[in-house]
Amino acid sequence: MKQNAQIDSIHSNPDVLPLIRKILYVQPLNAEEINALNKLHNHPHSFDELTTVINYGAVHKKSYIVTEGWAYRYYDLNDGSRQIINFYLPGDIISPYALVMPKTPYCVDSITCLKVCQFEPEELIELFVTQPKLGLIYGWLLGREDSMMADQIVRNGRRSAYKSVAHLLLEIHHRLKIVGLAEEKNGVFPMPIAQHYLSDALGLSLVHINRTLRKLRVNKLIDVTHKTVSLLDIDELKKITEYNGYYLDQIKNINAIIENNTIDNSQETTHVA
Amino acid sequence: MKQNAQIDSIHSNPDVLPLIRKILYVQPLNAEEINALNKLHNHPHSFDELTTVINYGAVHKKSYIVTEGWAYRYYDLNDGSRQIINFYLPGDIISPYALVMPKTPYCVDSITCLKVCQFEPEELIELFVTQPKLGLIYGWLLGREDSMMADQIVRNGRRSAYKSVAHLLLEIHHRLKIVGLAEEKNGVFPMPIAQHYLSDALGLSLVHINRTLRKLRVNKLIDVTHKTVSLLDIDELKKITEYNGYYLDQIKNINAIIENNTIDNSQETTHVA
DNA sequence: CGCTAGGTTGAATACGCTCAAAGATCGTGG
DNA sequence: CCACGATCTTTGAGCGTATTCAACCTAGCG
Repeated sequence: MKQNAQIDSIHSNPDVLPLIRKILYVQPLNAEEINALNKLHNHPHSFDELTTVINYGAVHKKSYIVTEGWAYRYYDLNDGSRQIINFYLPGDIISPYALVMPKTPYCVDSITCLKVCQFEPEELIELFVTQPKLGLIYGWLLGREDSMMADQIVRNGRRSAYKSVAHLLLEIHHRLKIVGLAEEKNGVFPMPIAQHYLSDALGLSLVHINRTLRKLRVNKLIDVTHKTVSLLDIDELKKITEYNGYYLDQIKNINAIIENNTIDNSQETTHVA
Repeated sequence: MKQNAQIDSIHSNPDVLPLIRKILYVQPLNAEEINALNKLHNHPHSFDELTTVINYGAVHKKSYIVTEGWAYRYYDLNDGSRQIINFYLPGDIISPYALVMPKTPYCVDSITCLKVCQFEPEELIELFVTQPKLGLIYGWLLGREDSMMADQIVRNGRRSAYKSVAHLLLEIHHRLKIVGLAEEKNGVFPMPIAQHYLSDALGLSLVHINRTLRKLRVNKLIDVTHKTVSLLDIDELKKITEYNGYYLDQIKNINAIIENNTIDNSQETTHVA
């Protein structure tokens, strides 16, 4: 699967953009593809902590690749309650459907100071045309989001508070790990969010989240201090929650798909420096 | 927006395939595009009621366009409970990410006798290349699913049983309506599912679903008889549930996107009869 | 040092669950 | 045509998980 020494060095380089790290975790890329992905990062932008990134019903908006910090997508109800749909971590794409959806039926707010790179629908279309493989990888990113939202539905629908909290922590740990922001072995990762975010994500009350975290702590499964989470027994946590995140890391052999099909790769270098 | 008399007649023709109806509801298509979509329906297949369409962890599977009947995607937990992620109605695509995802982390079962049309990843890629507009529309279909899953998360997380049930019924009514399977005005539509499907979809017990339906009936908001639902006061239901399905019907002006971009439309007729 | 946001705990309550059993409906076969 | 079984629906009663309300504690920051 390894392509050349250059790619290996990119892969082990901690400065590689998180989106690229995420993709390289499952799929080798050649220099040209990495170059095209870098190009998508040409318009960096920053949001302060706790600010609006996308407003409910916003039109004509762009997509964003998160390069640093946390954000979340949510929906507010009339009774004052809030449901968080998902969290955005480095390497995630905010509003990936901006290309075709004219209005967003949700809000996105930053949690920490948030660094993103904007891209326009036009850039995405150009990417799909010039780099068909990256088009398919974009589809994989969408499918991955779909799987995570399905998990979120299962958590909110059929899991106890205890299992929901543990399951979400495992997912976040996994997602941070593959972009190099969490330790593999000891399960330590930064979680710069207050407990009310967990409560709004899992559809539970703040008080109950607090009690549930304590229970996990008492059972020596996790430790939370100073915005840092430690998963003390990952195997046991996975067992309890029936956690099965393998599908987050799986992608079909993209090269094989491309080669077996009618895509005209002669265009591939036209728009890339 | 209307293109020609031919399209109008297709639009009002009750025999038009539901997927095409769904798209025409928001976006005009020319004859060539309709032809390409028809071609995607070249491999019909039937499943009996209550049979497995896709098994947990299945590999190398195809995608399916539902043309008739109901199905659902779900996840089973070790304690015997089940969470339904979403329902598939005519015009929906089962497993739209089969193109890139090697294993499905969920199951799909038919509820009624289910008629589908299979298509292979290869056909999808060919479609994207020869009909870029349909590629974007495929993206819109995915974005629509994303919105509906977000709604499902909100229902399961922060809505009361009463509001959840009403909200789901409104969504199903809306989805059936745009493929011509529900009446606009009187809110009548067929719902060939037992109450336990609602309970597994909404993360509630069967008993509680039953009581909640009764409450909605007593309040003269719905009526359920013989696998048929009547929404007796759609405006009131929408008000109670804060239902806002407008985004399901919105799509950017695809023609404008295409024209403003670098897609080479000269290929457009290459692979189409 | 005092303010503020976030974390922790207790007590009472409520929404939804489980267990249990009795009706309704429908297909099938006697 | 009715009887029967299977599946689905409906209702009651008691229970439990998670909620709300309220208070107090802690940490970080000006």
